[in-house]
Amino acid sequence: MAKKTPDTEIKARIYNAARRLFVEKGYYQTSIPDIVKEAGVSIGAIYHHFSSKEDLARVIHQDALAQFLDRYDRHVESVVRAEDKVRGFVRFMFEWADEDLIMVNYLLHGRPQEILEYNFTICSAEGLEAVKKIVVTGIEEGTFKKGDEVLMAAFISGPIMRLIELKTDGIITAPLSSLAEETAEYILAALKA
Amino acid sequence: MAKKTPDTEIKARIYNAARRLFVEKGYYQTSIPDIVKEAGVSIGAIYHHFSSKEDLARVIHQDALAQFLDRYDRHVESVVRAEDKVRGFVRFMFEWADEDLIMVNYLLHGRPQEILEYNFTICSAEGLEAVKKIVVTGIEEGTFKKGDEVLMAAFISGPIMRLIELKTDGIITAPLSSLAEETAEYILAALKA
Amino acid sequence: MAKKTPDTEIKARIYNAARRLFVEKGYYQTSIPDIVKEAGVSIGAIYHHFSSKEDLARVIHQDALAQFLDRYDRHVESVVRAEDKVRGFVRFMFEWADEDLIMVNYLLHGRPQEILEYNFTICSAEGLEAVKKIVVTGIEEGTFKKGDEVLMAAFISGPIMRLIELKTDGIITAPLSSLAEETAEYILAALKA
Amino acid sequence: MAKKTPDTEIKARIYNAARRLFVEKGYYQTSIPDIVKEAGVSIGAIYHHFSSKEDLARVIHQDALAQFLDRYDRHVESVVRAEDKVRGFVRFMFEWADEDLIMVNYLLHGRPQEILEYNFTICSAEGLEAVKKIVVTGIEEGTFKKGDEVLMAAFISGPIMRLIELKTDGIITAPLSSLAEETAEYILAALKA
DNA sequence: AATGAATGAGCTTTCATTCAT
DNA sequence: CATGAATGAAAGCTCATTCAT
Repeated sequence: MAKKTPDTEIKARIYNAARRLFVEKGYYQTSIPDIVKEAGVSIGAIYHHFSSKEDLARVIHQDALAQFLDRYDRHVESVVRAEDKVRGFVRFMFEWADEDLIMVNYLLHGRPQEILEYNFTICSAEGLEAVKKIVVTGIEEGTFKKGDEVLMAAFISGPIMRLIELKTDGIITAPLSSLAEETAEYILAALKA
Repeated sequence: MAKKTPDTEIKARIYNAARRLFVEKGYYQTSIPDIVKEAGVSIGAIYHHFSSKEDLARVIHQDALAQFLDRYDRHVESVVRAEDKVRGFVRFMFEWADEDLIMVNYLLHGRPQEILEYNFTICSAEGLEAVKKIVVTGIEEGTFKKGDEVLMAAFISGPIMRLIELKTDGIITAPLSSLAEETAEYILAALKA
Repeated sequence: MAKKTPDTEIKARIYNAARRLFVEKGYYQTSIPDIVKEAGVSIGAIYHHFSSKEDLARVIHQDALAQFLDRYDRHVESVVRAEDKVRGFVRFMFEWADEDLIMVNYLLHGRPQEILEYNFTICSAEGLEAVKKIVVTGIEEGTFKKGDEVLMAAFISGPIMRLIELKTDGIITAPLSSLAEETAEYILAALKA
Repeated sequence: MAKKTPDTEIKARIYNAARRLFVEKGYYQTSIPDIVKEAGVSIGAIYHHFSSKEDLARVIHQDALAQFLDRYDRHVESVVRAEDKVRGFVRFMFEWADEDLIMVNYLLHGRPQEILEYNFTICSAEGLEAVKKIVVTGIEEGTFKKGDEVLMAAFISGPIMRLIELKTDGIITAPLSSLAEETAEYILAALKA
């Protein structure tokens, strides 16, 4: 149940083709004709369902973001202890990547720069905030050392993103979720008081 | 002494303008007219000094790579203990980023996909190998825990790359080198037996 | 019924403008903007209907060739006596030139060198063969002298091509077909035993 | 002594490289960089010796034309009987082609259209005149039939040009001069009363 | 809803030519 | 004499987008 199901079959074909191509080749390297070929639809169909190429990217991005926030709420926000927040964060990101690697990559890398500006992304300053909140909780709890919060946050998001990249590049072949516990323990080893 | 000094003044202007724009806007989003404006040269001058836009990207990439390998040799290869390799790696990457953030970003993100194929990059499988060798040394020494080498390598490169990104985005304003010791200690805390 | 009628009006405008310009100025001296002006269409329209400038030239060439072969079949192949083959050949070339001088010139001179390679042309070795077959027939029949076949073939195609050139340059103003009988008789006078 | 010998060695290298390339690839398809490579000289050297690319073509053309006119004078003008004029014409064209095929082709096909306008060429109206004069002489003498002079002229220049083309394309491998007598006899057979 | 013909700005690259050295 | 760095107009082609059907 990873993907939002768009209203019509054709819309779904466009959506999925675009998502895949944006991640594989990059937003700017993907042309409308590319999407036409990949989705097997007409140019007109694309512009009937989406107002522009950028809009298409934005809709996908918003879906990806909504999924991220939903999972973040369930696995991080609603959890009390910082250690469990870290475990939850790692676990949901890896499970999500196993379910829908394209969507996770879309959130990390697949959209045009223009979208970055008016949207939260896990790579952006706002994305950092989400992770920083975990760090702050841990420090307040006394579980984590006192240290530079930004630097500490980089020890949560950095390895997670790097491992998702390695999975994407085919260097890691096992399901990422099988590495979740070990990854969380390394992060905690780095951060714990 | 970060930048290679190309032979002529105009060639240097082209080289530096291209480097900056490729990093800021991305290779594909940077047009030759953009470089013309930024460098204050003519189209013809660019094609006089470089055989194509891709060649320009390749030359920059090779310089960046040569610098990386040189620094890697001096701060990692020529050092014996795994702990010192980690410290050396963090320190040289952060010092390099402070000296020439554009070049470091170029190596990490600035080149066209086409170049990836026939070249080592720190993001690629080959780049991973360099980092994995540090991990292997540490395990053999008995300094590091026994664990998945790829995962452990992600705890070296992941936070480093993430912190360079945060510096690039202006979220970190202090010199990265002032964070080097602390960063290295976190990495070691994560990996040590 | 000289020209093939392409499917759409715009495609036909492109086709005819290109044909005319390729013959008048030469393939390489005709730019896409020239065709745009001459045909009164947009650049995009050209590339919508033809995949490249060379493709446009190739399509025209294939039409010209198909017409040549059709006429050759009807006026030369299906005729028995060598004398009548010569008369048929001269007549159909001159009638064709009167009907559609541009197309005949296109076949003779109007295409880029690249097309020459994978196609029969009246100027090429293969084109020569068609004419040589007439000569061989005449010799076997005993109507023509025994002589160098290539040289004799040059007495059929050489004057025909030269007269079409003179018509094209406006030096000959009368319809070429009015010269067909006389031309054929000169050729036969040269070749007959 | 077919070629004019330009003053300096470098000028000669440019001249010969240009001549060869203009014939092989066509004037417009030959770039100054092509000539630079072929001749092994600098761009500056070309512009030192010739004022422009077109000037280079014009100088070559004028040499070719001067040679043509000289040979025409010696083998056609200075000869009395029409039959001998034809024989002389064929012989000198074929001998010239055997000596310097590139130069003959240059006269026939190798120059830019711009030059055509203010110069005599064997293909042009003026070139036709030279050949027509032979025909007129023959008719006045009573040696040739009475007929359309232009048409009859096409029986002199057409086969000659066609045979030179066939030699250039490598279809004829024997020296053209070995075909001169036979060719002249065919022409005379076509034209004689 | 769906199609694809048509548009034209903008891209990378080539090339004849100039001129300081 | 000779060089080649520098110029910029113009080339072939791509692509997001519009709109009549």
